[in-house]
Amino acid sequence: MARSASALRGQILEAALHLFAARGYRGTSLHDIATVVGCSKASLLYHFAGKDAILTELLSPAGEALAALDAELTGLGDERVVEAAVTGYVELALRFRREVKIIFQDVTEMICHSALAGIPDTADRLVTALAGRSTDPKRRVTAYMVLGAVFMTCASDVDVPDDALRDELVRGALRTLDRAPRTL
Amino acid sequence: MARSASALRGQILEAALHLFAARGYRGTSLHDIATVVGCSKASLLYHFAGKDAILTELLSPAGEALAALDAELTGLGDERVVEAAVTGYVELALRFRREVKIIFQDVTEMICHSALAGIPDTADRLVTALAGRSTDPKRRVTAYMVLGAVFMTCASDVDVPDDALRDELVRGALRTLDRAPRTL
DNA sequence: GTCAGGGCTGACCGATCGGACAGTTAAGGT
DNA sequence: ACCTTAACTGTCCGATCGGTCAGCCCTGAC
Repeated sequence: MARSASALRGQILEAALHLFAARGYRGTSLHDIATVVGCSKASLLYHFAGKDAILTELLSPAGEALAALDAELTGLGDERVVEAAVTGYVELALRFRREVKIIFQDVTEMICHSALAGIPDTADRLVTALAGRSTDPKRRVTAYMVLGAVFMTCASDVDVPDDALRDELVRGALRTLDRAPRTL
Repeated sequence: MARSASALRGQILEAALHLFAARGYRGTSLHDIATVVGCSKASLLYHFAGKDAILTELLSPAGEALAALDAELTGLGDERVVEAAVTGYVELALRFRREVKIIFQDVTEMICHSALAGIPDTADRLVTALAGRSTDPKRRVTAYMVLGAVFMTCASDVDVPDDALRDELVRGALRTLDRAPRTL
């Protein structure tokens, strides 16, 4: 029952967005998307070149916005650039929050799945500890920030000796939590 | 040619550790591991109950160390707990850096693969901008921290209104970078 | 009416993957 | 020499997934 001018396309994108954010890209099959939309798998591949194409179309706006921010930053002086980068990056991450979740979903799944099942609870208690057991949402946010900051830095390939890295991570984390003298 | 008392077990774990960290858990097949080790796929399944079991055995030490830190923190007062949580968490993340990379690999792959291929470069320039275009490794570390902090916080499910969240993220990021906001 | 074409589908395909299993080899105790 | 047992493997299997293809159905132009 041919629907009006590919209204299905939009439904596919919306369903894929939700499923990718909930189960990750790899964890979502074309069959899953088709089931949610209520069409056949072949129909997805009629509207999109492939699974890749769906993801690409979903993430493209975020990618373009990031590129725009990048271009904007190149024209700024060394001093103003930091503040602009921070506000711009935060704004982008918030605006494309669902896209960020898609990218992060595999990590979430991995943490919940593997080894000791208690990790999510443990991580939650760690956040609580980092927040000084405060119930203030703001302090909880900064606690999450520290969690992600250390995690991503260790996952990256910064060529800094471990001792210096540990020192800098602790200092940076304490600054983030507003628990340290701010002189460098 | 039965090797001495399952020396193969250790080789399997080592090969899996490297492959998982390089291509991710899902991106590595039992066949890949067997090829690197130089044995058959069936041999892996003789020593381990399944692919899951290999991952579990690799991540267990990290999980146990995290649980130990958690237990250690519960005995501390609200004031001392923050510093202890920070130093303990940083220490753990550094000690189990390869394990962290395994968990993060899927994200890295996703970022590199998807939508605009230019994202890795753009992200690198963003780090440079956040570091105030300084070549100081320390500032580059803090820039990575901000990248991860905002990213993970946005991926998490903190129930804070977007406006408050944006404000707190910007403030926290500037503190991390040791660039306390001048106004507000 | 009929013809064309976009929208859509069921059925099928090849590849890949994790896993099961019977059988083989080598070592060590008796 | 014989037997037991651990270590290891070749081969097969079922499931899943992304993707292809011939063809059906509905609509609108003529």
